[in-house]
Amino acid sequence: MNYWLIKTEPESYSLEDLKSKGEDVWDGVRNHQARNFIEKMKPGDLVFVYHSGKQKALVGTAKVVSAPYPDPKAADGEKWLAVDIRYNGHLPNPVTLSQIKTSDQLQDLLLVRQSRLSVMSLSKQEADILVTMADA
DNA sequence: GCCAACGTTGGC
DNA sequence: GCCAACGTTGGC
Repeated sequence: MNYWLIKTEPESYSLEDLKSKGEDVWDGVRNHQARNFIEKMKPGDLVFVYHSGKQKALVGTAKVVSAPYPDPKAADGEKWLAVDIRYNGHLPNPVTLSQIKTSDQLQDLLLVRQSRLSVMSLSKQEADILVTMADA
């Protein structure tokens, strides 16, 4: 299983929106590095959902439920990708960006190192640490 | 509201 | 193919 982190602005699409839909298309990613991560997603992978903007925290998780497929909203001739994800749950406690930044073990997170990237991979160790922090 | 970090566009 | 100008994202 792989672990991922996706960012969203809750004003435009929040974890609550995903929860109410149950399952939805994750599309609209227009960055090559992010696209390369989506390409590697597999059904069953765990996805952490991060709210940017005011909240700046990981708020919940989702599961990948499809293989990557061409983004239906991509312009003609453009090869962007989308996947279907299903709401998995809210974290017991959101893990804030400042918590992540002050954690010795999470300094290599792309969230910290490359603040504009909207889809990134996590190591199992990083995922475990985040789950532990969310339970604390 | 500002600014850093990127990505994209267009002139040359 | 280089690079300046501009737009966008997102933290502060």
